[in-house]
This record gives sequence, C-alpha cells and structure tokens, in this order.
Amino acid sequence: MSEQPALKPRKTPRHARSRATVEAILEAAAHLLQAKGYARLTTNHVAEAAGVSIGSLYQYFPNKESICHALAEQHFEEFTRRYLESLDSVAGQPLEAQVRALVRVGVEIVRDNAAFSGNLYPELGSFGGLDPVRASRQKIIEVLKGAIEALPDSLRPADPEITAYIVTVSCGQLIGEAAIHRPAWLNDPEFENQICQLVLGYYNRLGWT
Amino acid sequence: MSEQPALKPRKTPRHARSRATVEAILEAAAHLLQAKGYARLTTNHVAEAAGVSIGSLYQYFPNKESICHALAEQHFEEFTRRYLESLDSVAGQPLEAQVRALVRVGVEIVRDNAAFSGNLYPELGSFGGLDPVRASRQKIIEVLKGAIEALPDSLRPADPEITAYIVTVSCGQLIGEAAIHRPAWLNDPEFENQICQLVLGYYNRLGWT
Amino acid sequence: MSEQPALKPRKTPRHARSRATVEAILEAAAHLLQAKGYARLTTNHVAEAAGVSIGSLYQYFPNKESICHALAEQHFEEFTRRYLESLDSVAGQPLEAQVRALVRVGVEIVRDNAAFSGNLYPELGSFGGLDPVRASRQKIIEVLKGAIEALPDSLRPADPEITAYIVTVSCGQLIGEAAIHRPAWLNDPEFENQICQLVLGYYNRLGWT
Amino acid sequence: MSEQPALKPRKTPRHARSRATVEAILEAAAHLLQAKGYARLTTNHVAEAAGVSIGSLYQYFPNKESICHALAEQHFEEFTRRYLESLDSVAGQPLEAQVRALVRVGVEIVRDNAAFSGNLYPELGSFGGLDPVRASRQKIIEVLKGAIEALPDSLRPADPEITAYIVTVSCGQLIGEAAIHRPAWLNDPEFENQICQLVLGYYNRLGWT
DNA sequence: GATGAATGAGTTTTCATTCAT
DNA sequence: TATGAATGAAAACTCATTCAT
Repeated sequence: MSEQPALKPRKTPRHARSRATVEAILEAAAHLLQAKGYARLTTNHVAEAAGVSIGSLYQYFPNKESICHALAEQHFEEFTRRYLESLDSVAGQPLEAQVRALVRVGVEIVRDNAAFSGNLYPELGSFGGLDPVRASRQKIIEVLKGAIEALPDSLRPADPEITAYIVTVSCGQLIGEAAIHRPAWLNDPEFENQICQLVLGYYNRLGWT
Repeated sequence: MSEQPALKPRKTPRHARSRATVEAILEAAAHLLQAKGYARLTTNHVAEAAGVSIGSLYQYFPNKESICHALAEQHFEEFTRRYLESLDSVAGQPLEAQVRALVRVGVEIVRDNAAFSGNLYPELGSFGGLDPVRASRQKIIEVLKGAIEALPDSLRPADPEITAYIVTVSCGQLIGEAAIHRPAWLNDPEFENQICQLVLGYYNRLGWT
Repeated sequence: MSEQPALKPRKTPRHARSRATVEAILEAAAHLLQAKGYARLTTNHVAEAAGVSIGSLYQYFPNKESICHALAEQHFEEFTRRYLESLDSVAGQPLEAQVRALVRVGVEIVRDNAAFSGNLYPELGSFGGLDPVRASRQKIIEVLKGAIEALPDSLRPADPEITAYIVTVSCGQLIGEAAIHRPAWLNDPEFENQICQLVLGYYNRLGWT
Repeated sequence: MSEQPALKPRKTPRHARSRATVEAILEAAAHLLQAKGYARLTTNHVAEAAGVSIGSLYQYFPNKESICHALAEQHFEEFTRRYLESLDSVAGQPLEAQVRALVRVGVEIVRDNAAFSGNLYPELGSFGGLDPVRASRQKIIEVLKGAIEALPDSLRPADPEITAYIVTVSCGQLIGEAAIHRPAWLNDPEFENQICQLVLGYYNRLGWT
C-alpha cells in the first residue's frame, strides 16, 4: 500500500577515511535527534554538524530514516551485548543475587546512555527504530527461554516463552520508561529494589528460590 | 525552545454534520497513522481519505499535530475511563480476584481496540502524543497510589508511587506489547495468568494477601 | 529493471483558474524546451516562466517528464486531427490530386509549428515524447490501411499494413527531418513535388492510378 | 549559446589494457542507454557496470556526453562504411538489382545491430548524438548526389540533393523505425520488397530504368 | 461553512566531476 | 594509472497552511 523507503545503508565504507565519515554522521545524527527530535531533523543539518558534505552523507545512507535506523541498531546492539554478557557472568550465583545483579546492569546501561535513552526512546517509533528494540528484546527472550527450558520438569513453567517475555518486557520497560519520565529514579536504590521484588515475587510463584 | 503549536481543536462542532466531519477526519487519520506512520502522514491525505476538503479540515484542527493529539486523547480517555471504572467495581473483593479481574479488563480493552493499539501505539511518541498516554497512565498511577497510601502502616511500602508505577507500567506494557508482537497471546489464558502471577508475586513480597 | 517515472498528469483541473495554470505551465515548458533543450530544462524554471509557484506545478504534474509528455501529446493530437480531417476532405478526388493535397497539408502543419517542430523534434526521445509520435503515426496508418483493405482484389497489395506504413513513415519523416535539417525546403515547391513523385511512383507500382 | 563541452575522448588508449577499459565503458554505456535513456544515465552507473572506477572513466572521457558521442560515432562509422562499400560493389549492375541489393544491405546492417538500433536510436537526439547520425546520412547523400550529378542531362532531376535525400531518408527511416516498432518485419521479404517498390517507383518517375 | 487552487519555504536528493592516496 | 571518497551546486519535490470564491 505504501512503499517503504529503504532502511539499509547504501554501501559499506572500505577505507578508514570513509569509516570515519560514517561515524561522524551517526554521532551528529544522535546529537541532533536528541536536540530537535526526528521531525525537525534534516539531512543537511546532520551533514553540516558532522562536518561532511551532503553528498557524502548520501553515499552511505539513502535517506534520513536509514541514518536514525542505523543509530538505533548500533545502540541496541551494544545494549544487547552488554546484557547478555552479564547474564553469562552471573551464572551459578544464588537466584536473588542474579536478579539484583541483572536489574542493576539494566539500570546502568540505560543510565550510561541517558542522553540517548531519555531523548531518543520516544522517537523510536518514527523511523523504524522499534525494529532494533524488538530484535534486542527478542534475543534476550530467546536466551532466557533456553535457560528456562533446561530446568527440571518440576520447576519448568507451562510456557517458557511467556515467562521469559514477562520478565524481559516488564523490566525493560520499567527502566526504559523511567529514563523518560522519572530520570531521577535511575539513581534511587528503592526503585531498583522494587523491580527486583517484582521479579523475585514472580519467581516465588513459579516455585524458584 | 520554539513556540508551541496549538494542540486544541479550533472549535467544538455543534451541528450533527460538523460532528460527522470531525469524526471522519479522526477515523481517516487513525487509519493513515497506522498505515504510514506520523512522519509520512499528510493533512492533504487525511482530508482526502476523510472525503473532506482540506479547507474543512483546517476549520476544525489548527494543524497536523492537533489531529493526532485529539486521536490519542479520544482513545486514552476511553481507556482510562473503562479502567478506573473497573478499579472501582472490584473494591472489596479478595486481592487475587481483584488482580485477575483488572488484568482481564486490561486485555479486553486492548483487544477491543486492537487496530488502534497494535499499530498506533508506537507512533504516539512522534508528535507529543505521549502526553495523552502518559496522562492516562498517570491517572491510574495516582489512583493506585492513593489506595496504597491509605493502607495501614504495616502494609504500606516504602514509596507508594514506585509501587503504583511498577504495577501499572509493567502490566500496561506487557499487554500493549503483546498486542503488537504477539497478538495471539491476547486470547491465551496462560498469558493472562502469568501476568497475574507477576502482580500477585509482587504483592506477596509486599506482604499483601 | 529501472522504475519508470510517472508520465500521467496528477489531477485534472476543475475550475477555470486551474485550467489556466496548466495551460501556462505547458506554454512555458514548450518555450523553454525549444530554448534550452530537455536536459537544461528545470521544473523551477518552468514554474517561474509560467508565473506560477513550483507547488502549483507539482499539483498537476508529478515530474519534469510528464510535463513534456503532455506537451508532445497535445502537439501530436493536433497534428493527427488536422491530418485525418484532410484525408477525409480529399476523398473522391483523382489520385494525384489527393497525394498532392495531403503532402501539402503535411508540410503546412509542420511549417505552422516550425518553432515547435524544428527544436522539439530532436528532443522527443528524452521524455517519452516518442509515444505520442508513434500513436499519431499509428492512427494515420490504421486509417490508410482501412482504405486499402476496402480496395477491390485486383488493386489490393499483399500486405495493406506494410503499404500504409511505407507511405506514412516515409512522408512523415521526409518532412519532419527537413524541418530539423533543411528548414528552407519546407518552402521549396520542388521538395514537395519530389515527395509526391515518391508516393505516386509507389502507387504506380501497385497499379493504382 | 554556452560553451561547448568537449566531445573528444581525452586520450587514445595505446595499451591493450586501456583499450579494453574503453571498450568496457562503451559497452556498459550502450547497455544502460538502452535500459534507462540518456537523461537517467549516470557516469557512476556506467563506471560500475563497466567494472571500472569512476576515476578511470574520467581518464578516458572528459564528460558524460563524450561517452555517448563516441558510442554513436563508433556505430555510425561502421554503418556508413558498410553501406558505402555496398554502393561501390553494385556499380554496373542493372538498376533493380542495385536497389534490391542496397535495401537488403540496409536491413542487414540494422538487423545485425538490432539492440543498438532499436533502443538507442531514439535516444540519440538527447545529447547531440544526432551529429553522427546526420553525418552518416549526409555522407551517403553526398555520394548519391555525386552519382546523380554525373548522369546525362536527360536523366538528371531538377535538384540532385533533394533526390538523394528522399531516397536516403525514406529508406533509412523505414528500416530504422521498423527495427523499433515492427522488428518482425526485418525478416519479412515482403517488407523489403515494398521498400524496393517505393524506390523503384520513384526512379521510374524520374525516367530511370 | 465548504471548497480546492495556490503558495513557497524548506527538504530531500542527485550526479558530474575532482583529487588525495 | 587506478581508485573511490568526497564534493556541492543544482535540481527535484513535499506539504502544512492560507484564502479567494
């Protein structure tokens, strides 16, 4: 019905010089996206802020949307990577310690990218930036689901995917939405604690201890 | 930063014909917003799809944003009204019954507005439309917070607002995101049940029974 | 393989005012096309020369090509109309008189549109303007073919379409190409006469007198 | 009107490798010219399709026009050479045999270059490419004109150039246009025959036998 | 109230061409 | 000689909004 504009980058830079160009474009775009929002963002602004000619920008990105999409992808890939690493590193610890560690990591990642998260998250819908969010969540859900499926029968819930989804989405959104509407809470231990209570209470109901 | 564009409709239609015009515009806008997203939505398209001249559209709405704002407001007022009514109606019932009833209502509301919720929700961020979303959640949070603050000292959590936020946001998002990415789950009793488990587990940790 | 840009006008003007706008655009385009050629023609120039805003231009034409296409269509429709009328009006006259009259009409039409023909014909290939040329020739070929098919067996050539094509294309091109490369010949009776000789000689070979 | 862009190739390639590069560029250009037309042809596309860097392309051609010009020149030089050779070789034969032989050669040349002739020909007008076309026709016209002028008074027509033009242009166009719009006719002996009839009829009117 | 033609500032986008490596 | 990154002037094109009818 409505033709989708391309989201993929046009060509992959080979030389170091061009990689720097792409980097500069993405950084400038991130900055401007926070400052003005997607609607007021223009490719000319981005190019200028990146210290790059408009032509160079269009060598690598077919349009405005694709720049922002690449930005979101970059951000959420980083997010996913850090989160999955943490998941790995807490293996073997007592359940409550695991939960507390992982909630902390989630808060930290968002806090580390506060500028990005706080101002960009509400813009994600405008440029297909939700795909990367979904991809990120999906990866985490898959890993959790795998872990849940490996549990002994007596501890395995009826539908492991639902359980993985519930934990991932609720924690993710509680933190993400706080970044937007309650940024102070990201530094409030009680906020972090209550998220842990939510997860731990759920685990209790599943018989996990 | 720059002057705020008007968000309020220009005039409230009195005659039936006018109300029909406004209705047609809002419906067309909802449809196009789902199909193309806010950025690709144009007032000319909306007018055409509504079978109304562009001039008439501007009789009732001062700008593009206000149309979408009205749309979001309409939707979330309905949503909030239904939810708060349900909150009222379950008062006095046992805790688990309350939780199950309210989760069910949440799922039903979203299911009833599947088209809107599923595709429109992610677009809301693009035009300050989050105000109505936030307003809706905020109202519910306030009511819950009030109820929590009325509890006896022994049952009152450290920060009633955090608790209210946690319950509202996690349930809201679990259902809202399912509407987009797992629509089938909206009819799966196990999905509903697991959300209840999440909330009930949390309440248990707070010492509520 | 390569997406064809739209050639059709966007919307048909309803009011007199807009019909005048479209007319002005076409006139300005014709003028500029002669003066600068298709490659150097820009929509902004056309709009300016037409005394119309660029936005108005894009209300009626989706792109540069479609303007020129409309122009060619207009021109060749006029051409075809005049030619077919003449074909009608010579019916019943002796063969040689018919040939002489029709060649004269062909020369006259081109001469009347000398500015257009001389400068525009070479540009026709650039913007799909050949479609109208072909459509025009095809219509004339069809009419001639019909007349030939109505002849008694003894006079009917093996393939009426080939015969119609040969007469139409050779005369059309002799005149059209002269307009470009030998404009003086359009006023030289001997040129006209030799074209008649070509046709009459051909008719003789077919046994027509 | 404005400064003429250079049309001559920058340097004549000496080494085999260079010649291969030039060849690849011309082939790619021919292909793209057919597929997209002159207006949509870009030097970057040509270079890419030729498997050559854009820098290399500009080593051999000063601009876009020169590529197409070289292309047209190449084609029409070959065309003219073959045709003039044939003209030579039929000298002394009876008139009808000459005509039949020459028409056949014309059809064969076009058929051998069907891809080029059929799709490229109409594009030639766009970039001054008509110069080579015209040059080719002009050369043939000159040769014919010379032969006609050598005729005894009684057989010499009023204006030898008109006669040469009439024969050359009509035959050329009948075959060229068939290549585009009626390709099947290029293999139809009746089509060839009718062209011969046209020419022979004309010759008859001139008193040639 | 309704209409739809007109506007034009502002954006997006292209592509021939250069030039450092 | 070859490469391909970079350039930026110059187009193309959009769309919210106004206003005469």
